[in-house]
Amino acid sequence: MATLKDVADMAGVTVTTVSRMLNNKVNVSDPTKQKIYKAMETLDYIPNEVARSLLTKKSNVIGLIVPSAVNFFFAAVIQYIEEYISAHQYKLLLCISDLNKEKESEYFTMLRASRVDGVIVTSRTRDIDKLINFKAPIVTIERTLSDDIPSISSDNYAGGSLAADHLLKAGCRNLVYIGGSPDLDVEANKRLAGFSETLHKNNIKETVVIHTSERDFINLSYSEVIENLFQEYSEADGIFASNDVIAAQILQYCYKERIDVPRQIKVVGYDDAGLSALCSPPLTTIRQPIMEMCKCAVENIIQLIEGGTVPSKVIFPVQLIERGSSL
Amino acid sequence: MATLKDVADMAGVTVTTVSRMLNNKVNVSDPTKQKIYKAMETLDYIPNEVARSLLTKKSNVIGLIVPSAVNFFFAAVIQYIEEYISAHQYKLLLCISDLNKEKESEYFTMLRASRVDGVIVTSRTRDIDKLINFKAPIVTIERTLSDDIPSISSDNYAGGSLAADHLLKAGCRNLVYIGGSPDLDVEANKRLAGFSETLHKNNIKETVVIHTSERDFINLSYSEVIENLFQEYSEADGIFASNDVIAAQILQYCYKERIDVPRQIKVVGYDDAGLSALCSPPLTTIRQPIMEMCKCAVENIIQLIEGGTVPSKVIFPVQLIERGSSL
DNA sequence: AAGAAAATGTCAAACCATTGACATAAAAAA
DNA sequence: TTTTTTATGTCAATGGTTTGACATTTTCTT
Repeated sequence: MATLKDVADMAGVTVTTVSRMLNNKVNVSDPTKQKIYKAMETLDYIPNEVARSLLTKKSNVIGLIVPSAVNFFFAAVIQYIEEYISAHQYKLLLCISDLNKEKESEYFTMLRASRVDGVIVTSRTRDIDKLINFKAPIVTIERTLSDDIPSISSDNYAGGSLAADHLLKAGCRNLVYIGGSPDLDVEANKRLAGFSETLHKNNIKETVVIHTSERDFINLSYSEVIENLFQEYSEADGIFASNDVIAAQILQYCYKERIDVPRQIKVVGYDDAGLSALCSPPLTTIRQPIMEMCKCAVENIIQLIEGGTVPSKVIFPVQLIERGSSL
Repeated sequence: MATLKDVADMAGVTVTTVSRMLNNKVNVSDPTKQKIYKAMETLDYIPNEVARSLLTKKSNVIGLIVPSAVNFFFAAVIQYIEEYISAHQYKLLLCISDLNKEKESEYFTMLRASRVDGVIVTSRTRDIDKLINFKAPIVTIERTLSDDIPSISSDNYAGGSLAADHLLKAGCRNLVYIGGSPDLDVEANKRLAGFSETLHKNNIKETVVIHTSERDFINLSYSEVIENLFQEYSEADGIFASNDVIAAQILQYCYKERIDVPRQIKVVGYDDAGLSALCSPPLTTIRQPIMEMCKCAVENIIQLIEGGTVPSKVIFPVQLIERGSSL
């Protein structure tokens, strides 16, 4: 592959001249420019970013760690993050952790070795020790790692609260929450807090809480836990699921068992990331502004990379999207 | 950040010794090893992959170009490719093209500049000129770029054929195919060929063909074209959609319009990438072995990177998955 | 004890691009 | 004409590793 030197030799100048021209450092005469362009053309020269990175100590790579790509919420995160990153001339190094702590830790080592300029994390990573040594800036989406790592999330408490209000208004009284285990995923657990506290305020004493496992999350399959749910709480008339995949599978269970949604039971999901609109009936859900959150994450990480400062916590509002599963 | 030299100085040896030890080139005495390990530990040393890449001319990065991350098929592709790539100690540089030809072309330039070791392409790219100059190996999934670029696909013709047989056996006589435009996406168009030729063989003369647009694909929203479909072909009793997203939205339309699936109309999708099982009723679909295809793609690209040879064309079998939407 | 072989090191070039410090030629100002 | 500017170049160090070519020390043979 052609190098700067090859180009310079062919154009009859030195590498400095070529480099200067490419980086607009100083004026180069038109005839010289032409010669250089022609040499670049004939040699099919493309600057070596690796060499450039080594010298400038900037890789223009941003790492993104997600627990999964097939989960709709995270698929949307990948899509938007890539869009904004590439619009800023950065490249995306994608890491899928499968919620596996060891893998996550290896990814951090790899990202450091690769000298990425920054990392966006949307996976567990309670492994703060590793992060203390991590020199590049980090921001998180829907996770809180530590106080000095800026986080971006949606208002999960409000989301839970909205869901509760909505189901109560719709006349439900026997309510069930189903979602991830409380020791995994701090931000999303506020959904439960918002949900049950709002129920309390409305004098519904008991919230039935069902926990899903990490395995369910990775496999996108909650059928077992859903069957249990209906066996044990057959009197349920309203369900709040902490993501749309769970909610969709509840709809499916109901379809199979000929339980009429929304007449017999109402279902509210969470995320609104593509799936909810495709369900039959379409899913009432709490919409996270994923696009805005990702945009903010990218802007903040770049801000940090450039030595700036960003808010340590950004919270976006959520919105109830009423569709057929609860009307 | 600590360098090899820092480690060597602290351990009282030269950089060569340290490098040799790290790369197991030659024996290093135990006491020396201990000193080096200790120095690495205290300095929190991590080798600089950028410098390494520059010298070895190997970045250990593989580029993946997909048209979208939120489309279920491609989300699965991303998931599996990342899994296999990282298992082989490679890193994934993800590019999302939005089916945008210009963006694709920029990505290729960027990937070349980044000196990636190989590229897996699952996006359009009829822009072969660019690729001729692309020195790193390329393999494609579900696309054919040119004869000398190895491709991996599923048996799309057989898939269309399976769908036709199935719908015929189920008693449908007024059949509709709905899918992407024929000049976009060569491999998937064989689905239509297999479908309509099979119908012909069974003396069904006419196949109604409806084309979806790129915009529909990117927005994951086919509602307009679906409404048209039902308005113009109200006598349809069987639909074959070239992907599950379209099929899911057909189910949704039917739900809304109180058209009974499968009694009034039967629907068969394509892909079986997570969405189909979540529909209500669950979707009969043609299953592509995405996992196997991705595994093969990664194995082949690595084979090529290492200077080996791979088949120029690999075709995986597909499978009819019968579910509620056609039974 | 002497020479050969093995073990353990050291030196310095190479990878490719960027850039501060200079050098020279050409044009403008005095 | 001489001195300043300006335009256009050149040289060489730098970034962090790897590695071929040697050098020295230790261990083994005979």
